[in-house]
Amino acid sequence: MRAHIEELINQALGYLKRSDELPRDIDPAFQIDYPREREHGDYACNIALVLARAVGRKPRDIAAMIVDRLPASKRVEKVEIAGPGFLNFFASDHHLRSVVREVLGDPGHYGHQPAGAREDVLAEFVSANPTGPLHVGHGRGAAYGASVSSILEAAGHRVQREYYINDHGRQMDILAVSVWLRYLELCGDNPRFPDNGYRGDYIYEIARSVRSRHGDDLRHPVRVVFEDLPPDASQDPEHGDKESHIDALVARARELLGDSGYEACFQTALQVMLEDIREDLEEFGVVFDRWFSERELESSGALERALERLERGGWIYTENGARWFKSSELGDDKDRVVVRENGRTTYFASDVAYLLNKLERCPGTLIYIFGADHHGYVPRLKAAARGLGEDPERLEFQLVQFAVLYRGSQKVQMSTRSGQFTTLRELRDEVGTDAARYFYIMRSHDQHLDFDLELAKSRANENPVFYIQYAHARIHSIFRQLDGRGMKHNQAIGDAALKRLGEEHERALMQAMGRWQEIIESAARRRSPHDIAHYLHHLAGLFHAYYNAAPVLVDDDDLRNARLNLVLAVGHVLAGGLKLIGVNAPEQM
RNA sequence: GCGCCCGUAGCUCAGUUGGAUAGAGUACCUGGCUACGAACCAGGCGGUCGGAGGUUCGAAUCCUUCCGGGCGCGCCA
Repeated sequence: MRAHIEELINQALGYLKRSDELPRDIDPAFQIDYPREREHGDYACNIALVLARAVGRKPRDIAAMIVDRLPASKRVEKVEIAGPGFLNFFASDHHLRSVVREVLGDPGHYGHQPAGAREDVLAEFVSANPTGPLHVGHGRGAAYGASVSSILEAAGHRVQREYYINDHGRQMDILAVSVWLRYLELCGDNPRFPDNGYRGDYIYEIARSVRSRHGDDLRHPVRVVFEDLPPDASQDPEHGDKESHIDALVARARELLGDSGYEACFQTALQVMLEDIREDLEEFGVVFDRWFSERELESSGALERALERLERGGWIYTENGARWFKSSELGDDKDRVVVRENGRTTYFASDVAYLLNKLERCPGTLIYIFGADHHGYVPRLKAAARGLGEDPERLEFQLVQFAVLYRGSQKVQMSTRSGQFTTLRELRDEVGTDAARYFYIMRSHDQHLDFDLELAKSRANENPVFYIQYAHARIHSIFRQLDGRGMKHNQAIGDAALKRLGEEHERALMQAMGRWQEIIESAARRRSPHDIAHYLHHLAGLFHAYYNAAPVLVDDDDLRNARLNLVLAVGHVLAGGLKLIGVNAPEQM
């Protein structure tokens, strides 16, 4: 409808230019909005205000000229000039009714664009280190990424969803050693646990798994394990250091266990964690097309190839024995090491290789969905794209701000290393997947989120998820009533009788449903799932008001069937919208 | 110190590309079930859009500056 009005206005402008009533060289950028006030119509256009300056005439005079030359349209009831010079368009009942027909014509895809209508995108999200279960902080990125991906698909993009697995670095070594120490405990030993180790209970589970496969084969005397290690921080407050202690412990583990023994701990830990994360996310309605391993970048030669490409561009130099990327000349605030003095590549080097790989696989935009604490990555990754000779504009960064959990007014604290945190799984168990998915995305992602556990759990009217789901369940309840009253729904009769709809609430519902495609497009463009949440809440509110104002199951066959068509359509739009944000649309609650 | 994000009703937040009288939910107050589900509806109360300048027909929105909050600034991952 918006596009239609735009077309009408452009036709009028064309006429006015040809007849020299307006200068021929103007090409104004005008907007078509949804006015807040009902008396301002269904759509409002600011064209006259925009033109006023360029043309040097009063906005209301220009508005009158345009209205005069506006082509007639079946979809427009009337056009009024209002306020400083807005054009207010009133949609015709004919147009509004056609919305109900459109929804019922293809309920599963109403408002959607065909796949491939827009550019391909590759969205990377979550990508949490597999060193522990996902916590509530990861949940927001997961919910956001999954919702944005679904919305982009509905808007006609082809979307690849990826999870990048950091299975290569020091943190993984620390995980492996943590598992080994717990394994030694299970063997009956009592090794000292390092300050920097992973302490969560899940480490014991992995250790049990290692022991069930390897028995006591990986056991070494505790005295030998810790012999001559530099002191840990809590062992010696003055000279101790948790970093050098744990690094030495990792080296000792490799030495004692050998490659195969070490890999047993490492691989078991990695596999158990990944399986846990994958299952957790799947239950959360978050599914990836690809799990990309950092280790593969090295074994496949992709890492080397990416560094060669930077080298060819002249962006690599050597200093202090390390290889540096000259990113400061490409928009970053400093240069970055890619190969350390000890010969190992850095995390950032892997990032560059993965970036190159993604650019080669996806012709469109790469969307990085990061936690807000990763914002420092933006300039260095853009620099990497430039260094590779690629267009940095193809990289897009969405920074998801932190979610802070509240139990009532009490803030819930967390820290990964100590194992003292609320897991995503615990959150789902407590508030349910639907409430969790909705609460995570109900606020703009660049806004900090206060996640109120008590509110999310509440089954009462204060909870917006239930408000929307209740509207959907109520609609299905109406249809369940039909039999008991000896009534039937005949969609054809309803369709023929649509002109019986025109009461204020009915108009509002049809108008709102008519906006659905534009809502999807705008939410996709803005990467804003919360637009969908707000719209659904609004639509549910219109339905509840209608439900209280006018009975659907009236004796008049024509009117009843027309209203059933209308509420059925509303149910379809609600269900379709909830699906985009990963929330169920129950028929009963 | 430098960089990124944020500041809107008591609370939690929307506010589109700069548009009309700044909107929801919640809390509080008043009404509505012998009605298709009251998990609902109708109405009321509630604002110096952090402060001060500037840009213009028009600013919560853009610019400058100050105040307040969050996050980031490793040959860590």
